[in-house]
Amino acid sequence: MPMSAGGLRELKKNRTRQLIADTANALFRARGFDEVTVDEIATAAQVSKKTVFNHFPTKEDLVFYRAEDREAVSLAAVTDRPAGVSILDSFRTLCLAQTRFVPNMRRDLVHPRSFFDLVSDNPSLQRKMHEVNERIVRVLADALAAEAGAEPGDPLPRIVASTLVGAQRALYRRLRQRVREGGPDEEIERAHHADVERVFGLLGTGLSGYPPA
Amino acid sequence: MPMSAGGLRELKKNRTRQLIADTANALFRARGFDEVTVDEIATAAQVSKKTVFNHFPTKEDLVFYRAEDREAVSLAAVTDRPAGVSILDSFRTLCLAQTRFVPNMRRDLVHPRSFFDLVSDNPSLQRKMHEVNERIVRVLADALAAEAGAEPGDPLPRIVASTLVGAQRALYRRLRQRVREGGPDEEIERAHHADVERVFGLLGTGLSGYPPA
DNA sequence: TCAATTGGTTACACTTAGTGTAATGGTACA
DNA sequence: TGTACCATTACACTAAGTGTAACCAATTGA
Repeated sequence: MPMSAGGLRELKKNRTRQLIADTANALFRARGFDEVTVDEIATAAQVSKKTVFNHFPTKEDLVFYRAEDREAVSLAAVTDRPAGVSILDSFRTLCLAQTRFVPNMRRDLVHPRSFFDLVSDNPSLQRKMHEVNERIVRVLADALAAEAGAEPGDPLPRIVASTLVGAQRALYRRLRQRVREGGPDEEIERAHHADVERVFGLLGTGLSGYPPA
Repeated sequence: MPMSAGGLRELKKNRTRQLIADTANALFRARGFDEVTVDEIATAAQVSKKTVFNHFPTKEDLVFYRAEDREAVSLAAVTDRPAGVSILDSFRTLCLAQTRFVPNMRRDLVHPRSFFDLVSDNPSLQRKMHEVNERIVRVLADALAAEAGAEPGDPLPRIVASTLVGAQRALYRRLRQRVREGGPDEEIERAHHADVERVFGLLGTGLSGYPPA
């Protein structure tokens, strides 16, 4: 019989996992992804190298161990939206709410290496990030297909999912850029709001008029 | 002084590159990506391991060494389209023309491992594929931004690019599936044509009505 | 309370991708 | 013919990731 969540064994396992991830990310931020070996991480966390790889299949996974959260949030925007709200509107709301990350972005600005510096400096982390995005597209596409009752193999759900995730990413990226450029919160928020409206305006009415002549 | 394309040195270099790629892919198809080492490839091609890595930065690049072609074709659909043709229409035409790959797909059906079997069986090749797609999105986004005269940082070009590439991929995937399912060429072509029209119809008029109630 | 079992952790040996460097030898060019 | 160049090579090395068997604490059942 499984006891799962309650047990002490499970607790210790989660602690170990968290310890490894925290140790690794602290080292990565201090010195960069390539400049830290898994051996070092294991030593610093006082576990064996094998244990690190038991919890995280690749070194890259140490950086992206919270990726499932993003996946869950995006999925919820499709499956848990209130009745009468379209998928597009639900995603627009999700994108508007990206401003809640602004404090985190500001905090990152003072770090020697933010999460995004880490990723943008390193090809293998970029690949991993694309993998994460692709996974979200797939999960979302499945949800869309289920809701639409699409025929198996129908390309439409996937295209819609890819568009929504693409929009989400591009808007997030733009928001980060605005934060980097500085300025008061309200102004950034207003500008982001305008970006979101412009993007979802286009997606809502179609791409045939792009680029505007 | 560079002499570039004409020289014998360049010729030999290209020959070596081609030889390595061909040797590698033959081995991969015969036995699978993970079951072939770079050492083996080097030995089979009668070059040193270092030479392999001089031509291809990673083992995965041996599989995707033609990726630049796809990039060029997609880019040309934006930059080289006739006057008066919208980007969306140009991409629709490009997607319609995907049927020219059908003979190749049929040929792959009899192989023990097609290019796509290789990729879908292997996580690191999948990551590489996502990287290739992402690169195409970026290149396309830059071209769109240039044409639209977009402000630097504008998220729209990237979103449009991501949507177009996403559509292209999903339609290609669907076409492959149809070929796998069998049937005469004309029927597959007709079905693909309908897919393309449906997808680009949606993209042209907007996503607000998806899924259709 | 004790014995059996389960499952996360470990030590250890191993494979293989990928890098750095200096030497080799054919190509280009004057 | 001589010299500079550049792809290739041999060789030594680092580090990611795997397989296996032993180990030991947590769990379960009697």
